[in-house]
Amino acid sequence: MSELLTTNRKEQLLEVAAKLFKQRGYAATSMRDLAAELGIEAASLYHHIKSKEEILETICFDLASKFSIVIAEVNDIYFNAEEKLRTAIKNHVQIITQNTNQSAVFLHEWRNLSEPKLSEFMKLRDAYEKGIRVILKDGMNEDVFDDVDEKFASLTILSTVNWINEWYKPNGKMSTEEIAQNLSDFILGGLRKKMVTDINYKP
Amino acid sequence: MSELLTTNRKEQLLEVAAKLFKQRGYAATSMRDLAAELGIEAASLYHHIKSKEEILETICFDLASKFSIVIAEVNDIYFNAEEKLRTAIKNHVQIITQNTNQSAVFLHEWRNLSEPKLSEFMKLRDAYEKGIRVILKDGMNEDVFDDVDEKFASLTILSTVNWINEWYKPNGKMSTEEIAQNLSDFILGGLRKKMVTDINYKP
DNA sequence: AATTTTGCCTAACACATGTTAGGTTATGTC
DNA sequence: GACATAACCTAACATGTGTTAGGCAAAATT
Repeated sequence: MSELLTTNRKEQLLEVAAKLFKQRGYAATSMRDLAAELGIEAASLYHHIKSKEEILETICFDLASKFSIVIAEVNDIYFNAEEKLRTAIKNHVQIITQNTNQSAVFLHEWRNLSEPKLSEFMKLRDAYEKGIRVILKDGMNEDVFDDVDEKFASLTILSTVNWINEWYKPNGKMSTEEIAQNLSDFILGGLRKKMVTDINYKP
Repeated sequence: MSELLTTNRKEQLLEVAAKLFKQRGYAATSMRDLAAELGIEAASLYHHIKSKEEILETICFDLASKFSIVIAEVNDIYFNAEEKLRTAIKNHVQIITQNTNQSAVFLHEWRNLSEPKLSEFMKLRDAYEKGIRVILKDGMNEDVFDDVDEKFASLTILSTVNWINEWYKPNGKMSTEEIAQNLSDFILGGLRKKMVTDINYKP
């Protein structure tokens, strides 16, 4: 079917665009750069897409949608707060490691969106952060997590899991599961309710 | 003295440039944008600077130098590993909160540097990360920190302290000291050697 | 008072940018 | 075999880009 071919070619275009946007940034990547990478002329791109910004929108909102889905799942299905947080972290790590280029665009290039898409995107981001905050609140209510400033803690957690994108290489020695495990341990070590028995603890 | 005036005007130019580079990104900020913000014509900028990229270089390397200085200080002066790490975090937070615009450029826009400045910059970044790694190694040798993958841990710590730049507002309710305190607690909670007495701990 | 320096201006350049219009060719469908 | 469609092409456009050349007025220096 031709429909399938179109889709494939467009997906290929989006994949290559994400790669270039990650490498050089959105504004520094020209339509001619993108076309050259695909082996076609710049004008030919417009057979598949409407504008340069449409490419950015598609990449950003596709990934935002993936994040929205998994955070909703976690807050629906799992019961225990620690398990919830571990699962959320694992899902987050998975999305980033399986979509390295798109993730970089999602994390850094969304500023180049123009209104009204920009506001729309920021709403989705905020909703995700709120999802994390709900888990923290649960954990504090269950007395599993230490009392912390929710906003501060959620942003710190997100910073940690997002930073993976800066150094993760698909063929590195650490698996997605190991990364998620280590990050969860680190984060939960900082959050979990502790009795005062740490060596060298000074209150 | 005229020397002084020149310096001031140039510093003002760099400050405004950093502000715009943070807001719109380096590539998306034109020399005409920058000039307009300063109330002059684009061509007049070249009385103060040699090229657009020179502005980016100055901002990036100025901040890199600040980071280099404080990490060297910490590893020279302080003895205890936990104290070292706390001081390093405090210094890092201070640099970021006191130079919000330049920090954003330092963290995100350095990719727009071209060789050989790009490699030079990346070396400075790596040296800083190595400085953090030394502290972690010390802490593990002193049996104060849990055994962790040094590279992984140092990158996680940097991710946490760097993310401040995404949400910090100079007039927010949290002071620099409070932010540093909270981050240190969070990070050290995840690092400090623990006896197995955490509530709900499952090995 | 004469001269240099500073900080800006106008005008223009060569080139890169996103995008459109209209045409061509190969592929698959009726 | 006629036809539709997908995927690309060449040519060109209007505009934006970083940057240079040369000049002018005010301030600082001699």
